[in-house]
Amino acid sequence: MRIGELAQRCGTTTRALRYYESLGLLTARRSANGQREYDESDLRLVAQIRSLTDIGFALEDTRPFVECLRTGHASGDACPASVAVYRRKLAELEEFIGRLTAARDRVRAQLDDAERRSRPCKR
Amino acid sequence: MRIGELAQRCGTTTRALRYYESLGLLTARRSANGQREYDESDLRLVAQIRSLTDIGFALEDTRPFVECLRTGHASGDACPASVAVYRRKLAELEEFIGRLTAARDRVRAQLDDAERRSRPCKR
DNA sequence: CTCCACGTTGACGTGGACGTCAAGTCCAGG
DNA sequence: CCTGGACTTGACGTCCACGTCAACGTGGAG
Repeated sequence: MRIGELAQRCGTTTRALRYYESLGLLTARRSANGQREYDESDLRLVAQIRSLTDIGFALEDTRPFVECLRTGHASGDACPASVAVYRRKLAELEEFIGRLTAARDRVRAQLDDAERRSRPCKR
Repeated sequence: MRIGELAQRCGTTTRALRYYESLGLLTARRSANGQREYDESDLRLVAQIRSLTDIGFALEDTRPFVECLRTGHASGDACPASVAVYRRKLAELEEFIGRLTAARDRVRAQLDDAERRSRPCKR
């Protein structure tokens, strides 16, 4: 398939796919007229990238998973490098969630406060 | 006080303060030599901005709070516009935390999965 | 006087993940 | 043959909150 179809089937854009290629995350053989040709394995690869970036992974963080798929593994997280990224990201997520939760609690407290001040007699 | 002192007392930089001014969040009268002069009310104003951005507010979101302080209110969240921003931000935070939590759970599951596959016999 | 810290403005850089042109090629349908 | 759509490369734009640099003015200490 060509780049437009791949983009559509992966729910992304041709621009993004070319960008991935510029990063070396994606490679494509060229048909006679110079157009990129992709197959199902590329689709799985892009799907892997998207599923990770959707979770908040940076594109660079998806590289180990992509490499892992390239070396023939059935899933991108079968390699130790990928698992290491999982661990790191998990820790990052934990910390981020913690900070956001604290922030939320503060905002909620401020909001309650502000409401109490604005209508101290209601109920 | 001048901009350097204000920056230091607010835990930020002169560059940031000038940036706030360029956005209209902060205004300063000028002394004879053209240097910005601030007082304690400016300090409270910047402190308000910082406390909000630290929580994850965008600078634009701090504007209602700043306006509120400017109109003489004791606290920046005494005005309805500020409270509205609180509400919106709270909702955004909730949703974001939800998404991240889901992502974390997925990553954790993937990680467990990957580890089970890589050493299926260990314990 | 010099020196140094501080201030001024304006312009450009950063990072991340693309969007958005521009200007051309290639192919199928009518 | 023409038109339209999909494709190509390359370069520049976007967002946000500043950082960094240049080139200069100002005020006080020694």
